Amino acid sequence: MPPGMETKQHLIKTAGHLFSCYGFEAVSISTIIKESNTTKGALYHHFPNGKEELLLAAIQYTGDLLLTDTKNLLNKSADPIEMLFNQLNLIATQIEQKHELYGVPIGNIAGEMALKNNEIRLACDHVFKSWQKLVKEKFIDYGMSEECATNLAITLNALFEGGILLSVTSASGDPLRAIAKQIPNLVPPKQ
Amino acid sequence: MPPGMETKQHLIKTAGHLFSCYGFEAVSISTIIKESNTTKGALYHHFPNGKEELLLAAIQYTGDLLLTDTKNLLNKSADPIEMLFNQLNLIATQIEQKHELYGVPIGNIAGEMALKNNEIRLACDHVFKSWQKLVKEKFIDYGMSEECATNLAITLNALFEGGILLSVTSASGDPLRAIAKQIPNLVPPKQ
DNA sequence: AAAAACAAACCGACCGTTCTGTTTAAGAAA
DNA sequence: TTTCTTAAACAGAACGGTCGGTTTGTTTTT
Repeated sequence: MPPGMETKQHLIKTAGHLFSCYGFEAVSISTIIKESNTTKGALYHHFPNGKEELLLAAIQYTGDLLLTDTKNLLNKSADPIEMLFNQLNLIATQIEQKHELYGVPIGNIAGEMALKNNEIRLACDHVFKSWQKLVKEKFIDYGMSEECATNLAITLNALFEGGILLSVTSASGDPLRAIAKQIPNLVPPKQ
Repeated sequence: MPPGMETKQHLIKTAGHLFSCYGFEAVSISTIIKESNTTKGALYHHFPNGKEELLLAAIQYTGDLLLTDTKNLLNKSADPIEMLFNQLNLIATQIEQKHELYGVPIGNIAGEMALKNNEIRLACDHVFKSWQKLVKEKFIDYGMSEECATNLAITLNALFEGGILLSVTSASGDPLRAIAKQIPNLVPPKQ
């Protein structure tokens, strides 16, 4: 890695974590540089457009992680529904154990920023749509019609985002587990 | 209404609208008093604990509106699934027309505040759980088992919240409409 | 007159950003 | 190898502005 790039990467990781946990407005530049052991000089050197440019980088980084992870899990698993079922239960226990989200959610940021900043909105939208595309193609491989697979992918995306929200709000993994139980009903049984 | 109470109500409505659109941290006291044509004196007279107390009142007010509305619609409609289907499509067009949310969503606030403020988290949780209870009881009336109805209500709650998030992020009602189409699949056909 | 409701000036703290100065690394010239 | 040059990579003080909150004063109502 070129010199200085690990500083940049470290800033992106730290900011991404803070942003997705506490929101964009709630996290100050001072907090970011304190948490990442850097300085304002370094931050504004790598991100001349400041906080917003850093958020954009963090969304793309977090999105890439999520998509790579999802792709691997979908390829590894024989049944996509089983894989998504397991993922929901995994996130459920993660929320209970850590009392905070790790890596996954750009949902909070999307909700906070979509109406305020179109560039950020589009970046979040791209992550959501990419995730949906992955899942949709897997269901098409499974013999589902294109229209059904599209609707199902969107619905599953909403279930994940909504489920995480309910679980965080109730400080319990139970909502996510209840949702996981409902997932098989969404898919016509394969013969 | 006692004198001064309409000032208080107006503050709650305005703040609630601003908070759910832009988030808690993003809305300043100055903005709230400007938008509601009041003053800081009036605000801190009615809400001595400031911004946070105002948010709490706004959550309860918005929640009450949502619950009353949902209760009426559920009682009016013969089929709860049909009613929820219609609601999703209604929100879809609302998002497309106004480019902003109206009244409905405490979802954004819940996501932003759940990890930061336990009192706010509990207030949001209470709204979610109350909505779920309404829907659940309607499904039990329809002959569904308690366990099924509970899981279904949670799932529907997640679908609404997640669907609104996806629609706002994509600036389109399509995600919500796709989800609406999937809803009938969640319920075993009634004989 | 007394109490409630409101208005406006004001406060220290913190915000995101800019600025200037220093360090570090790397390549060219000798 | 040594020295000189240059630009990137930082460091951190300082800035104007706004924040949430308080205080003080003025109406209005009872």
